[in-house]
Amino acid sequence: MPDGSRPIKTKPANISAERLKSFVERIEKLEEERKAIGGDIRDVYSEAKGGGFDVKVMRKVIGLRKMDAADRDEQETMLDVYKQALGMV
Amino acid sequence: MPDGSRPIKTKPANISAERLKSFVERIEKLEEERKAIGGDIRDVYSEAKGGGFDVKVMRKVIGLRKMDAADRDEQETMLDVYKQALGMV
Amino acid sequence: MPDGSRPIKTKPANISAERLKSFVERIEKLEEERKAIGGDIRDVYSEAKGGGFDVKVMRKVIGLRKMDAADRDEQETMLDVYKQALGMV
Amino acid sequence: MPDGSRPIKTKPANISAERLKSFVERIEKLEEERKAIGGDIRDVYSEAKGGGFDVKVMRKVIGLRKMDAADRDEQETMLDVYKQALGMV
DNA sequence: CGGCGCTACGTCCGTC
DNA sequence: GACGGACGTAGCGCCG
Repeated sequence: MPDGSRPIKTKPANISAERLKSFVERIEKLEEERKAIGGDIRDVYSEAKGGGFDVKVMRKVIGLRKMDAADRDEQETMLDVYKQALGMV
Repeated sequence: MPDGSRPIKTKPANISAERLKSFVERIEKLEEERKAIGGDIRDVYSEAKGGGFDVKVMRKVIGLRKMDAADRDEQETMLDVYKQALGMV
Repeated sequence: MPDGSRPIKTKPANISAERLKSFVERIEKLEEERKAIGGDIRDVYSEAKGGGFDVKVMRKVIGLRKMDAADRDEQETMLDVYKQALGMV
Repeated sequence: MPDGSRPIKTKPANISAERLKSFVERIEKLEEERKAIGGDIRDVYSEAKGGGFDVKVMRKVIGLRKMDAADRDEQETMLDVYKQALGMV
């Protein structure tokens, strides 16, 4: 391979480094935001607790509401599965 | 039972229910936002993957950037010690 | 630090190496067993499939049975939580 | 019910139900065993932790033992490349 | 190879 | 402040 071709190769590498850096930074920024929201959630629980509510029960209730939604989804997918199994495309 | 007592008792209960509902909804809203950001993060990883980057390695690097240098050394040292103890030269 | 103290330190290290090795080997053995059971499970599915059963539906059904059990547990813990919340220790 | 007609139709269905039930139960039993072993593994880790070992590092070492040397080098090389690209000398 | 279900890991919370 | 418990999220192996 002739010498002249090397620089041609190094540039894509730099570009990749640039792009990698860009991806990583975008992700890190998003993770920060997500973490911040976690802090907000904690604050709301604290506020509720200060207002005399039982945090444990609140968590449980919120969890239940999620599970109910999940159950509904599950039922739908089950329906699909059974329909498929019965050839009701 | 005198007239005055009932309202005094029922009203605080309603207020509590209102406030509880408010807290729960605020939390659920925040959790949705957090989940959405998780989706964004996944999208960025997908985009990077499409650009030829190795997602697994990216995650590892991002993890390393979160640790400070001391912790990193600590971990590596421990790992070496354990490897030696197990004859994994 | 006087020279004499070093050997005192090296011996526990060796003992630790022994113990570490022991722990690691126990874990690896257990993981092998677990993996083997995974193979058995796969075999049963294969057998069922050979007998004309729909594996996907079977998995779904088994998953459902797990969820039902989980729901039952959840209800019990909810009951406990509410009892606690209401001071019905 | 007369002996002749009904059993011819009901019996195969019952047999299938029987067999399906059998398969499902075998699988569920195996899954229980697998889960139990998972518990045993956790116990060993706990015991090791109680003996002063670092569980996280232990997991890492056990993971490394699962990979062969080539894979290990591969991963480390990739990691170095990405670290360099991000200026994490 | 892409989805999915399970497992494992990190995090947060209450406890001692 | 170390510990265990609960929860959500990420990684992994299986399947189609």
